Formats: sequence, structure tokens, C-alpha cells
Amino acid sequence: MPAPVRATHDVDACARTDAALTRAFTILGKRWNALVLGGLQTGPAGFRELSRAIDGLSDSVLADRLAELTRHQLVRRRVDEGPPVSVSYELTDHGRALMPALDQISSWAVEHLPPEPSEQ
Amino acid sequence: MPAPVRATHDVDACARTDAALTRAFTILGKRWNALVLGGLQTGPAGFRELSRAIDGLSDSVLADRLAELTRHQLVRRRVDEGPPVSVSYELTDHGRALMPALDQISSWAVEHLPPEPSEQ
DNA sequence: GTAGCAGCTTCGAAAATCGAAGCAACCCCG
DNA sequence: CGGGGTTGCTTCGATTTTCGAAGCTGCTAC
Repeated sequence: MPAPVRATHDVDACARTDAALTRAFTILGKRWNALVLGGLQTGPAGFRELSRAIDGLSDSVLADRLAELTRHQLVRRRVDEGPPVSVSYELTDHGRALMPALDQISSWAVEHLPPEPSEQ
Repeated sequence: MPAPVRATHDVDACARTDAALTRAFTILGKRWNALVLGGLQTGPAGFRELSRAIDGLSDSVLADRLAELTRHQLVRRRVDEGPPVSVSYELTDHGRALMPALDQISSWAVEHLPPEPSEQ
């Protein structure tokens, strides 16, 4: 054992940062993904609707995020060919399964996230 | 009501994308933050230890993330002035309070996140 | 026709991330 | 004591992401 006994716990213990968590945050760790999913929580919504609901998110990025979430099967894009073509996005079962976790994070933020002492 | 009855639900319903969720993902929505917190889940760890545990994360970004998480009071930096100065990072109570949610997300990923059909 | 809305896409600029290298301090080995 | 290894970061230039404004199509209302 070359290194001093400094480590509080073995590297292996936290080593593989939990592959599943890594996969989850490959998606959720992108700037707006979780918020888009959250915006869909209450039901289907149109592109423009989401755009207005999520403050600060630009159209170009929203389009990108929706495409990505759709690829990952968390969101479904549905087109209504009625007289005025309309598009709506909604959560898939996979996406909906994430909602409880999102709620939990939301609650955590209420209780443990200070109102920003001084934003960077 | 100028627009056709296309909206499935009122904008207000999903309007303010849940301020708390937004605040939470101002932090968690950054590329490595959640993984760093996850790496600290099993106990205190040193800089290099985390660096090796989280695959793909560079030193410069890790330093940045740790500083940010520390500012937000989710992580605490502790220096042991012993003969060999050693630094260790650990979760604060606020940070630890997030772990259940992280676990839930991890479980969700196991059950609902396909093994990447084709990475972008 | 003219205006307005929905749903995107394109484009250049700004910001975030990356990876390699550097640096001080300290330990072990010989 | 010198060489080599480890820890904890910082700096820097290059690549990626993200951003926001503008543009374009299709349709409706006036």
C-alpha cells in the first residue's frame, strides 16, 4: 500500500459513479431537458406553448431538446392533420415514470436550496 | 379567444415550469454536478479520488463544479493540516438530502432508459 | 391583402467544456 | 540528497454547446 492511509473510503466504493445515474444525467444534465419534461407533466402541449411556458429557453434549443427527448423515447410527437395542422408533444410511459423523481427534486429545492445568495 | 381551440390544456397549467424545479436544475442541469454529488454519496473523497471516479470529467471542470457546489452549500471542503496537507470534500446536510432523489432517478434509468439505440 | 399564430430551421456570436500541461508541496526509495 | 510518484489545483488554447434573432411555410381572421 504505497499511498498513505488518507482515503476515507475505498475508491471502488464510489468508483463507477453508478452507471445508471450517469446515463440518466446524460439526458437530465443538459440545460433544459428536465424543465421540458416538467412542462409536459400536466399534459400534452404544443411547441409554442412550451416555448412560452419555459422562461429563457429559445426556439432553437427547444426544438433540439424535443428531438432528443423524442429519440430517447421520453416524449412523443403527435401530429393532428386536421384542417389546421397542429403538433403536440406528450410524455411517454418512460417519461411519465420520471415525474415522481422530478417532484421529489422540486420538493428538495424548496426545502434545501437557498434563494441564491449571489448568483454567479 | 382569437386562436382555435387547439390547446389541450391552458398555458397557465404548465406555465411557470415550477420555479423550484427550475432552481434545482440550474444546478443539476449542468453537465457533471449530479455525478459529482453522486460520487460523494458514499462518503468524503479527495479531489483526485473524484477525478478518477467520474469518468470523462476533466480536472478543470471538476474544480469548477466543486467550487459551485460548495457555494451552493451542497458540498463542504475540508482541509486536514496534518503533516501531509490533505483536502476532502463531503456532502452537507442539504446535499445529503438530495440523495434519495438521485437514487430514484438512478432506479428510473435502470428501468426506463434503453441502452442507447444509437448515440447522437 | 395584411396581420397574426404555429412550428420549426438557419446562422453567427457568446459561453461552456475539454484535455494537456504546469506548479507547489510532500512522500518514498536509494 | 536527487529522482519519481501523488495530491490539489490553475492556466490556456481549441472544440462544443447554447443562445437569440431572423427567416420561412402553412393556415386563419379581418
